[in-house]
Amino acid sequence: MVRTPCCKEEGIKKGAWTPEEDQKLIAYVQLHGEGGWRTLPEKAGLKRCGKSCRLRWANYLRPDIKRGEFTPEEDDTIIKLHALMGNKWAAIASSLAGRTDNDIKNYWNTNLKKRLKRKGIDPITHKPINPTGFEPINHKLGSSGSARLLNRVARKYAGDLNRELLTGIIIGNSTIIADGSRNSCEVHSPTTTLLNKTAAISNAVTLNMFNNTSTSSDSCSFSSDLDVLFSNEEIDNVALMGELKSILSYGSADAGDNSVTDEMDFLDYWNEEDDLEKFVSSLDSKTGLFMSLSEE
DNA sequence: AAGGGCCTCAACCGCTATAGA
DNA sequence: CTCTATAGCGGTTGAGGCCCT
Repeated sequence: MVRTPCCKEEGIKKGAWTPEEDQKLIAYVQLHGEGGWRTLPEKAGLKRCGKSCRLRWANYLRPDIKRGEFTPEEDDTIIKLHALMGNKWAAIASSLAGRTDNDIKNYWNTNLKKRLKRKGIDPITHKPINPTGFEPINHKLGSSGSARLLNRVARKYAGDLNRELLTGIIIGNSTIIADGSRNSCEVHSPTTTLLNKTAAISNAVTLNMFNNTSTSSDSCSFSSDLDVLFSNEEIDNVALMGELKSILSYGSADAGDNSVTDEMDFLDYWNEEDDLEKFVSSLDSKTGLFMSLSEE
């Protein structure tokens, strides 16, 4: 069944309001008050549907409407209330004097949502965006060690990191072929193996940092870390580091070279240690190795 | 200067909630 | 209780302006 329209279609004007129409509406509401929207257009001499009049008044003509930029305080309020209530624009608007639900909805969709995303916060859940799509678990140990590991990996092989390649591996693409125009890199290794190994190294360095106050772990000495912690493991250090290098880098820049290049997608995106922490935390939770090793 | 793409925001649409007969 | 009219809400659209090439 076709829904009956709120007003007759013939002769009803749509689209942007003219100043003359606004004046007619303002004059009528000032004289008779709000309400009676269905009959208002005819009485006010407007060729508009009542619903359109109500919306025009509520979102634009009402005298108490606040115009202009949203203040940082208003931003905070909207974000906090959205976290609590979700897309309940009218409810949110009721807490912001002079702002309409439409204003807030538009402002959210065009500004605040993007701002949160840029900060790595999911605008729907208001939680940090997890790049692997897996929920992080609580660690007995913080993942700052893992973050430091990745920072050092980044610096060690920093010439030219490729976020897409790395992300593809983390989220489960088994084979990713990088841009052939710049030191292409093809990864064939099973994803789970890479994840396990990467997480194991994270653990190794984290545990090493907790147990060792020397500065050796800050000097990019992965091989010695691995020798100490994985001497009895079936891990080939050279092959492992080669894989890591494949994952994280196109190039073969000098160790410690942090110079920023146009191609440093990975560092552009993951340039904050917090981001790296989130990433490694997710990685740890996906493999489950962090907990099992740290509990030993 | 032109035109294509992107962004903003006013307005519309479709639906639900509510009031009152 | 049911039906109808009206109000209100949230999602979506599209005109117009801006920016970039």
